[in-house]
Amino acid sequence: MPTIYDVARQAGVSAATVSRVLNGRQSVDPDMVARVLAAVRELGYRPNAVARNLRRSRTTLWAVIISDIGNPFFTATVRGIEDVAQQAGYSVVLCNSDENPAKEETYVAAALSEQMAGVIIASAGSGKAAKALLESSIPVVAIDRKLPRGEVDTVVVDNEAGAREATEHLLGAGYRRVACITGPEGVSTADLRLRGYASAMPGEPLVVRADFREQGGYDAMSALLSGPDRPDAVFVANNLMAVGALRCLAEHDVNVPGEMGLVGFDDIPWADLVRPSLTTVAQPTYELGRMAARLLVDRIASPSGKPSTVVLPAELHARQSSRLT
Amino acid sequence: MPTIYDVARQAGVSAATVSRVLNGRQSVDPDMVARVLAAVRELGYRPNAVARNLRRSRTTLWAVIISDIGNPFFTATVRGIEDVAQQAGYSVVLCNSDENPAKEETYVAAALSEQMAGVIIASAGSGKAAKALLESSIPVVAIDRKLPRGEVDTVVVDNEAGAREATEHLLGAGYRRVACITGPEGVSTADLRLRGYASAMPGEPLVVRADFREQGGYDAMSALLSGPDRPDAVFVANNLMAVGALRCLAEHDVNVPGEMGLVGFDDIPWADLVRPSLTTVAQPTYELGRMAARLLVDRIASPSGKPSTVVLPAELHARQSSRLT
DNA sequence: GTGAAAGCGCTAACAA
DNA sequence: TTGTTAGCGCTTTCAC
Repeated sequence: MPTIYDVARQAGVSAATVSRVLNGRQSVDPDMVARVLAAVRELGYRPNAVARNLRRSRTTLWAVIISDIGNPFFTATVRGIEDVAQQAGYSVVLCNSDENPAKEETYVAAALSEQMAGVIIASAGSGKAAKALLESSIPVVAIDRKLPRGEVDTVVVDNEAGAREATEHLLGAGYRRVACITGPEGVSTADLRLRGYASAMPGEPLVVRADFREQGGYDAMSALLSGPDRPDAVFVANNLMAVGALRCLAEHDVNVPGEMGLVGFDDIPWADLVRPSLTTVAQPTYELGRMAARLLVDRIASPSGKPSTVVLPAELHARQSSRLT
Repeated sequence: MPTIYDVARQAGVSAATVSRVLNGRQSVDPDMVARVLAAVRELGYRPNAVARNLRRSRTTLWAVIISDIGNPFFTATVRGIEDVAQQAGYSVVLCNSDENPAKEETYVAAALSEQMAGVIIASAGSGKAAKALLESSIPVVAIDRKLPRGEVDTVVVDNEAGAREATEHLLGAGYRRVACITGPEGVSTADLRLRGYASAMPGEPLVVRADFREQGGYDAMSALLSGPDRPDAVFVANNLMAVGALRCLAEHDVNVPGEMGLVGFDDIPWADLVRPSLTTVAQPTYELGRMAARLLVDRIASPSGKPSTVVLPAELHARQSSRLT
């Protein structure tokens, strides 16, 4: 691999001049520019970003740490992030924690060690990861889920209102006994959606905690079906678990929506092709990503200043799975 | 941010000793180890990976460049890659080219500049990106799609056989006029699946090219429906396009499988929940990722040596969408 | 407008 | 076993 000195020698100039040409921030004699560019081409020179980052003490990389790469919600959000990042001159490094706090800590440590310019994170709930981020003073934006005891820029949807609306929708359709399958305790989306559900329930709440994954939703639904107090409808606090629940119901020949109503949180790409089509509380994923990225750009530009929290609205998409009559 | 010298001063040792303690490759006096670790903790020291990478002239990062983060095929494959990478001490940096050759080139350039340890790529078809990779001598493994004129380690499924089987399956079910919706010319999966289809077709092939995305599948199906020579079945060369085609058929009230049979390539997570459930040629995604990662580990260990190509079998999952009777 | 030289933070020869 | 020292490749003063 040729270095900047090889290029300098080839062009008959100093390394400083090559650097100036390549970074284009200072004016350089046109002749020299031409010679340098020719030398770059001849040698196939590629600047060493590691050296540049070290010298500049900064990088143009963002770590985007999401908790499940298999969840369409996150992949759609990432698209929004990427579009803004690219425009602002940053590259996005995607990290998949798989809802595993240990993996999440590893990725946070890597982001800090690699001196990344900023972090966007949907925390899997690791207090350690959050602590490391907050202590490091690296610019951080939390998405989807609040960072545990973290005073950072945050973009979320109105989980409580969305969950309440979903529950009221089921009750309004005529279901009597609405259960809730939510996510792990301590994950803000799980707790807030549960609260929204509970606030809309007139009677005793019926709650099962699972892990925000498809199999978890399946198992939770299974437990509800064989439990002592079988519900006639269920609000499921995320999309993958809703799919799992739906599969469980199909396998047990429980008619949806006749015998069991179902509403999920987070849309899925093919909610309308599934039968019965899935009623969901949809989130503005792409916009959420864009907003988070914009906040990060601003935070990098001005690291001090009070963090802001943006709450985006969620919207009920009524489809077949909640249509009792 | 404290440096290794701050730690050294605090612990009353040299920077070299701190480095040795932290990297644990040389034996160090236990007393010193304790002092160093204490100093590290007190100062909240975190090694600067950028400096280390520069000094060592290598990194422990892999760039995994996929062409569509919204495609479950790729996300499942990434899981397999990650598991092997982690075990081998590498971190995975995921890059989404969005089927856009320009983006792909950008990511390849970044991977090279950042001195990444290796690249796993499902090429969006950019000859330029392939050229840059091959010239650089960075370890590369191609997945899913062959790298344009690239002699590199490759993991693919048997696209031609899978497509042939899908087509024969439709013909065997009693469909007469089977069309094919495939991907962009020059992308090996698109061309090979087309070839497999054509080899199984007794009569004149009926082919539409699209872009491997859902909307493309929708539009292609639309064109087939209104074309002069309407088919009674269609083999769709990837999963997202199959979903698009299905949606198009649903919106046009074309009965599937009665009026139109459908087989897709690549499974989708909810193929069995969609109605009609989707017949697909499924690929061993997770295993594909693991295999690619293992090849990359080997290639990094021994950069010379002939590249190998691994062909994994694809498997037809017959469901409702191809059941004529 | 250009070049010489210092130094980003770390690791690895080499000496002691 | 430990410390001294050089240098990875680049950018950025500082002098000219």
